[in-house]
This record gives sequence, C-alpha cells and structure tokens, in this order.
Amino acid sequence: MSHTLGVRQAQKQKTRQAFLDAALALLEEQSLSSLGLREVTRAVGVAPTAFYRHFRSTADLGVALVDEALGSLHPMVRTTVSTAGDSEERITRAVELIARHVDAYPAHVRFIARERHGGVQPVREAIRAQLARFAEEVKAELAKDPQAEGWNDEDLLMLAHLYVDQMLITASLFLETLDSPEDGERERVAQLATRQLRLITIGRRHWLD
Amino acid sequence: MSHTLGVRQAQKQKTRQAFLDAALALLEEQSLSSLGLREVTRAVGVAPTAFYRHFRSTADLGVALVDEALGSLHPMVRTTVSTAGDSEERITRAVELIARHVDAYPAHVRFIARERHGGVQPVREAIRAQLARFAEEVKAELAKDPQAEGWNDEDLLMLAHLYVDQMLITASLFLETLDSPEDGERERVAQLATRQLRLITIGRRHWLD
DNA sequence: TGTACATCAGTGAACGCGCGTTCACTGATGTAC
DNA sequence: TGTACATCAGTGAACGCGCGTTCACTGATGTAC
Repeated sequence: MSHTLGVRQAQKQKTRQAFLDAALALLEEQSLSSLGLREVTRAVGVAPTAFYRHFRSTADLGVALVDEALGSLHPMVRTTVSTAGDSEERITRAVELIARHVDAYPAHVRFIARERHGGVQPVREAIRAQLARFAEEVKAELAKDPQAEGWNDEDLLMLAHLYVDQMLITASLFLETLDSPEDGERERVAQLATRQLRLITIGRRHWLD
Repeated sequence: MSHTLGVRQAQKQKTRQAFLDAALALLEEQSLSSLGLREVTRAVGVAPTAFYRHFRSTADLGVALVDEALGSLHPMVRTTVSTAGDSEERITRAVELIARHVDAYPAHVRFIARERHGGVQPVREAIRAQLARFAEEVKAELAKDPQAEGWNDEDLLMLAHLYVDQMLITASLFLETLDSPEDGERERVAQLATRQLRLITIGRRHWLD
C-alpha cells in the first residue's frame, strides 16, 4: 500500500471519528450551541483536554460534521436527479431515495435541518455553501435535459434551488415519522412529497408557454 | 373600561413581556436550547428567581414566543393569500409583504426558522401546530378561488403547504440579507422568490390538464 | 371610608455542580544515523 | 538492526465562574367587612 498511515495517525483519526459520532448522537436532543465540550469527551471516554488535539471548539467540530453529513448526501442527490424514466417514475424514485437516505442517516439529516438556521454562524455558513454546491450540481443535471431548452441560467438555478429545498423539507418530514412512527404517516409524507414534486414538474413543463 | 387590570396584574404582564423581549434578543445569536435562565433575568434586570413567577422553564418561555411570533404572522398570511389582482400582481405583492414582515419582525422570523427544527421538542411541536393552522387557512382561501374547481381536499392542502414552506424559505433568505446587506442581494432574493412562486402558479394552473 | 388580613411578584442568600481552559506531564510512536 | 532523540495524542490536577433551583422573606396590592 502506498498510503498506509502510521499507527499514530490512524489512532488519531479513529479518535476524531469517535468525537464526530458522539457529538452527532448527543445532537439528537439538543442544538450545537448548547453542546458542551466535556459532554462530548465524556461520551467518547477521553479526558476533556483531548478535545483540543482535534478541534478548536465545538463550532469547529460542527463544521466538520457538516462536511461529513453533506458529503454522504452528494451521491444521493446525483442519483436522484439523473435517474432515468418518465416524470412520474423519476418522482417516485426520488421520493424513495430520500426516504432511504433518511433511514440510513437519520442523525445527519436532523443535524443539517437543525443547524441550517441554528445559532452557530460558521456552521450555518458551511451548510449554506454546501447547499449552494448542490444547487449548482442539480442545475447542471437539469441543463442536460431536453426540457431545459430555451431556459436561461437564472431560471435553471431557481428551479434547482426549489428542488433542493423541497428535498430537505421532505427529508425532514420523513425524519419526524421515524421519531413517532404513527401508522401510515410515512406513506402520507411520501404522497405529499410526490404531489408537490408533480406540481413543480408541471410548472416546469409549461414554464416557457 | 370594563376590563382594566389591577396594578398588580398590569405590572406582571409588563415583566412577562420584558422576559419575552429579552429572550428574543438573546436568541439572535444562539438557540433556545442554550439559552440560560439567569441570562434572561440579567437582561431584564430582575432576580433569577423572578423567572419562575412567569415560566416553568426556558422551554415554556419558548412556547410563549412561538405564539407571539406566529400570532403576528397570521394577518400577514391572510393578506398575502387573499390579495386581489391577476397572478403576477399577486405574486409581486406576496413577495413584498414577506419582505416587509421580515423588516418589521426580524427576530420573530429568525426565532421561528431556528427553532422549527431546533433542539427543544415542545417548541418544535408548537411551531408545527401553528404552521398546520396556517396551511389550513391558506387552503380555505385557495378553495374560494375559481381555479380550485375540480381540486380535491388533499391536493389543496398539498398546495397550501407548498406555499407556506415557500413563504418561510423566502422569509429566511430575506433575513440573511439583513444580516449582511450586500448590494442588490435583497433584490436577488425577491427575484428568486418571484420566479419560484411563478413556477408553482403555473403548475397549479395546469394541475388538472 | 377605614381597618385587618390575604395574596403574591419580586428578593437575596445559599447550595452543589459541571463548565471551558491552562499547564506540565507521560509514554508510545516516529525518525535520523 | 540498534540506539538516541524528537514528536505529539492523550492525561489529570487545578482554576475561577456561572449555572438552575430551594427557601424564607418583604412589602405593595387586593379584598372582606
């Protein structure tokens, strides 16, 4: 192997990941702005001072969590937007993919929804920047579609943001159905999201009329 | 006057309002889950123990803030949805009204955006319930429109939620332009919101095609 | 109108506790020769 | 391969501080007669 880390580096990364995991778990029931450094180190099982070997502050840790959480979302967005089939199939598939992502990474989804407008400025900024990247990606995918003929850049970006925001709203609704799993609630969310995407798709189709 | 409060009651209400105002100000830079009781009493200028005469906890205060913040929003939503004119005029007017509301109550808007997915469950629930009421109101207004002929209840509610969510997204974007007032940013947000509403309106028009 | 008692918003002292940060340290890992 | 030194992730004690909550209190306001 050309790039095996030394034992020391490997252990450091492992501890760092333990910090991220512990913080994410603790953030299910509070916001980043109330997350304590000692709280995190206690959960990891290290001395409070060990924290400083990895992060300057909990805000710094938060920014690292943004990268982790939205990194895992990138492939999902790509797949969602570039999936094949007619409109209806693509919508169904997109809603399914969102539901599965929420199932797979509930804590990540909660973190992003919570901190997007949360009380920690650098974290808000990091989320904003990543979501802007998503919108650009989605825009690029949309531009490939024959339907995009005649659309200007601003309108494509507008539509991309609409999709990204809609995706987050839907993810957040699915998340709520995990917390209090009432019967059929999950299906109701899926139907709502499907209809909303359908309406947006119709608007898109007639945009240039 | 038939309902003048006694001096004692009047003073109590005044202090209570001072708590709400102070908390709202403190929440511009943090989340409710990190807001301290002593922090609030210090800002108001009373002893820490006075807090308990008005609220059980900061979560309780948060719920009171939800009522205050979303109460002020009710008339705005009504006006927005029931405004006269053709589609384009109504959209322009709606975006204007949102912008003005953000100007008038920036701290309220921030609080709702922040705590909607925040770390305090009772507050999230209060916001959810209030927004559901908004959606029902919007739905009732939409149902009056001749365009709503042939729409079933579920689709009307779906559209209502789309509008309410869109309103919050737009409000939140306007809020960001207040914090860092870059040139033309406000106008860009207005244009984005206008286009998105336009697309939704087009989708609505062709929903039954 | 005046008096005697009840109410209750706000006080101030006290408590035990966990916080973030500093510092000098230890000992395993890494590196130079 | 072995040795001597450097690095640095994690330690543990110590600090001053602000936290939420309790309690008995005060004194202005309210009420009954």
